[in-house]
Amino acid sequence: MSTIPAPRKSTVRLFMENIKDYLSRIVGDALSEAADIAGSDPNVITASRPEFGDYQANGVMAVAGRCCRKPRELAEAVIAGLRDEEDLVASAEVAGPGFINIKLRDQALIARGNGVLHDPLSLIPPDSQPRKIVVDHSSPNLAKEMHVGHLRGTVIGDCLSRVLERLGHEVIRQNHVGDWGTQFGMLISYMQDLGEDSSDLQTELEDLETFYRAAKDKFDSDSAFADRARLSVVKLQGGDPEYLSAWQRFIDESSRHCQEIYGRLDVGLTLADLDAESRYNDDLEGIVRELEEKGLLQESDGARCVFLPEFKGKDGEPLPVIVQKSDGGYLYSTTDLAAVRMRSFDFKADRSLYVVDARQSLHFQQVFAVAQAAGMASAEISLEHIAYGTIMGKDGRPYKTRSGDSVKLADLLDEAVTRAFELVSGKNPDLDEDERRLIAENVGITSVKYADLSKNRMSDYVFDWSTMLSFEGNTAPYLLYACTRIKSLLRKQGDDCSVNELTELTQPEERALLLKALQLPEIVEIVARECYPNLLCNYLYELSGAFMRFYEACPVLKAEPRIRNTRLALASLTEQALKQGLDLLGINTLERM
RNA sequence: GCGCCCGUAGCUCAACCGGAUAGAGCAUCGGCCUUCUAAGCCGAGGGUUGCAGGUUCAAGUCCUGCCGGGCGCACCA
Repeated sequence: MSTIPAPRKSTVRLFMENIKDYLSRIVGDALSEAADIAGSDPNVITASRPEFGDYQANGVMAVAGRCCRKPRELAEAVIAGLRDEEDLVASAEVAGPGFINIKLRDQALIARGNGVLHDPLSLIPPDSQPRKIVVDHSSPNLAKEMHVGHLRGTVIGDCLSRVLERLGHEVIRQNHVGDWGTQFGMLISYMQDLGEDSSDLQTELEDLETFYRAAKDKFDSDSAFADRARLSVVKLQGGDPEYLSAWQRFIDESSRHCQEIYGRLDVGLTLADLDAESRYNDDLEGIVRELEEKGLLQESDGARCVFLPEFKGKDGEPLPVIVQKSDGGYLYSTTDLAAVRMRSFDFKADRSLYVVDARQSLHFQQVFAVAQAAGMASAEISLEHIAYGTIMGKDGRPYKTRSGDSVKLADLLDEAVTRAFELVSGKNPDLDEDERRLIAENVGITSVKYADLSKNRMSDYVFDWSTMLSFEGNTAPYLLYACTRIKSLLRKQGDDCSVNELTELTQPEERALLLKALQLPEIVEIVARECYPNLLCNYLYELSGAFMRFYEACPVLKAEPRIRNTRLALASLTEQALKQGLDLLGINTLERM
């Protein structure tokens, strides 16, 4: 990273409140006063159209309705009562039925910009109320290889973790992998049949998907094997050392595979974040006992269940949450209750986010409700299912290849990198091959991540190789390309120019870019609260667009010195916003591409 | 049957607790490289936001009812 010289003036200020929060506060105060209603919401948003100014306050009309005032009159009173201690507002005007359109002073924007150049990390100030937050994400089943279905939860959870950490929260990542289900009996027996020390086994474990399928085929076709497999589960869960060690061998192999994928994806999950189902094995009996002691447990058809009035099944019958099967086995819900308890009382988390497929929303509603009813979660903890939609095929069904198997995540990434290498080799043949390979690895993988992160997480989306691996338009390469253009400028600026300070704005493209760059913290705040990474993607795409337009319209290196300095400073400010924003998405910038 | 989610341009998606004339990308057509990386920029066409009501100064957004799609609903995770 290039070091950024501090501005010469000693008057640099740092701003701990972003522009939107600042305006919300001063307009809100003025509105509350003018309407004599404490805590009135000014509803300040960025202007919906440029001719309205930079920001607009939409809240006056609603408040006017409540206090029986004419909206435009009230808006005038609000403007008259503004106490703008930062001197940020150039003009505030009433428009239409009672909007307040706000235009900001160039010099105030410049002051904020220089503050960021002086201390780049001040661009995203920490949250004033740091919390402890669990982010449960990725959570693959270790019996099989990771497939495209695991992409969303992995990258969305990683992004949210990064955003929350950046805001100063203590984030506890948890990877709730499936490692304890009945399938593991089958896999253990299959391993034993191959001979645990044989080289065959080692080779077969190289490809978990094939291994799983082979075991499954045997399970389906060989009833003696199936019996042994079922026995293996019992032995395993009963703690038989021989079975445990076979199981451990498999889990290690599978975890290693996951870590490989995480490494390629540049996802922060480590083995230390593993929160496997098996971890809770010894707690499950206690969970059931506790439910019984609290009088919440009922027996139904031999299974032990919790019935809550708010859940109804088919025909309006009460719907149970089964915590223990009639054969004595425990279930997903039981494990999740144990996990809630740990997160709430051992970790003492303020929020616990579950980044999990939307199809499990009923399950989480039930687990959260039972946990609250049974006191397994404190009253304060916020339990949130961060649901995401399914990746669909062209046929509108959940994505599968023709053979019926899901596409391996590793294969998708390989394909992305291959295509990126072809592209970079075509675009920039002068770079040596090693660098082209590094660029391709970055571009290919980040394109896949970005393609997912940039979509609203609630929607199902159709998987399509060409959009997933597109390198034009609203894609990771567009953002990376903006960065390389900036870096190229900064490389070429030479040593003669060490001043890194904004002085005056002469072109509208400069102003638009500066304002946009300063808005990063506003978006980060929303993402932390609402957990929608696509908002950050949209913002970064707009920021890059603002830079591209600036780049086309405003020559930098050839401009006269004063303007050149400001434009270079603007470029490095933009670089900071892009770099820091991309870092929150888990994307590293490139020097050239 | 009940519940959750979704329905926006030919395709894939946006639209910040309801805000002014619904925005991008891809695809199509047309312009811009002897000047800082053309993975770029500028422009054109393309919409009754599934349908019908309702609430509101204001509805893609909230409410009701239909239509269409996805998912879930007792011992899998």
